[in-house]
Amino acid sequence: MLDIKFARENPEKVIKALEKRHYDISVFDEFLKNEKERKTILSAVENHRQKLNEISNKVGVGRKQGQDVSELLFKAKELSDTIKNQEAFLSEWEEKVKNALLIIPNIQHSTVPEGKTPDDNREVRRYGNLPQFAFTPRDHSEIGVSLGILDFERGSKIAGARFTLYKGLGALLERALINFMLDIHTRENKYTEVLPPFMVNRACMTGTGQLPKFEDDLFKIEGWDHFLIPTAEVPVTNIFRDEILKEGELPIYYTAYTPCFRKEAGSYGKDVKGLIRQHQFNKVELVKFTKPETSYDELEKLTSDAEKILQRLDLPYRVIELCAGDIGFSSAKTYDIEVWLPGQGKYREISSCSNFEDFQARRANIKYKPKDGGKPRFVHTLNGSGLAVGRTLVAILENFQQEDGSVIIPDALRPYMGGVERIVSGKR
RNA sequence: GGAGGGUUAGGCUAAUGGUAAGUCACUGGUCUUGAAAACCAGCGGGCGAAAGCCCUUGGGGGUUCGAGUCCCUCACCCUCCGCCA
Repeated sequence: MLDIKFARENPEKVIKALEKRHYDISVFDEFLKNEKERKTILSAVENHRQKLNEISNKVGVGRKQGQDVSELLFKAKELSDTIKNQEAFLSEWEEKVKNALLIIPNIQHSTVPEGKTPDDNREVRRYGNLPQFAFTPRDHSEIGVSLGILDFERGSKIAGARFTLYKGLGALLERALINFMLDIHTRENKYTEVLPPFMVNRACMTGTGQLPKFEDDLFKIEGWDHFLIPTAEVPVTNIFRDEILKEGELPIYYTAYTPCFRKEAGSYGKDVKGLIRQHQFNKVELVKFTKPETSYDELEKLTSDAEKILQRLDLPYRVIELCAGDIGFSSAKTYDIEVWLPGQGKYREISSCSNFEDFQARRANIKYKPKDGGKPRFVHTLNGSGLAVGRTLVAILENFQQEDGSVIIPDALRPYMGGVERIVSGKR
């Protein structure tokens, strides 16, 4: 959520940011209109409240002194009714202002490239050499099925399209990746591991920006105002919702493994085959709470923390900087890490690392108290995938596939695989 | 699912229906060679140049001239019973 005061006082900056996003500017016009009306009504209400407070006090004092207060009571009653009518009107407009503000996206950082579509994203760097094959590399779903480690048909039988059953060494590989990632982030990158609830209440979803705008993308629990998390970002960022931290506690680094649940509304026909786009997938997430001054340095570090996983696994990737039109609703700046997938012959997103500045902190009300004793300020929140586990498994299958159909396990992962060096079949 | 208790500012706590008090922590100041102690001040939010005004007792609604306080309702937390990995 934007700062209401900033938005009111700097309309040109907000509009410029919306234009850079190629976003509908009318959402902001709506806000300005509502805000102006709200302030007019508010000052009228406040005037009347002041008068009523004065009269009410006189009633109290007068009663104690045994005076006749019936005339005061008559005036007060009249005023009280007027205020009630005005207040009803006021809360309508307050609601309108709030609703308008909640659907306005974040203002992007000045370094975010211009552009409208993913084609306009800027490549920042590449890592690793693309594998060369003496045969036509196969898609991960073919490899997985033929090795007997991925079962898409039975996944569908159990739960429907976009659900997958992992079996044998496939299930082990997924679990190994989770542990491998968590170990590196906790031991080397100094994140604290947390294991949060996989369901959250509405306040959490509003706090991180999924609601109110993206409710259609979420799985809601029937008969309860709870949702399945679409990413660990939601419960982990909300750990400190409505709290005031001490400056000395910052920065705070958290990492969490969770499954993620997404409806994938509007993705029909895209990535229907394989593990790329599922209703349920595993992810290890990185979340940071920082002071405003350091958040962009922390974004660079967070991105490289995620990259480290791919480097250890010898997977080639590139880092791209999302353009203003492609960046997420709540984000001020986002790097995507894309891993090379030989089966598709292209790079695919495996991590998205963002600085939200104070956009989420304001919605979730997460502050810190400065050492010098000033007023509490909003923290900056950041997060990134470190990494999407299913897609990492995809990358391993496709990059390390052999002509005989087997898959070599990267050295770094073998301790987590009980020493397995190569998957020849799903059986252990 | 059932019964009971609870929610006041950063923490803790008080308030016969009549200006939300106090305390701890924190910040600044006085004093001091420096610190501690002591003392003074500040310490929820909004508008305003300021004076000041308005709002704020978990959310929403009601009664009332006036609600932290009375009524209704919802949420969350705690204890116990039931069920349960």
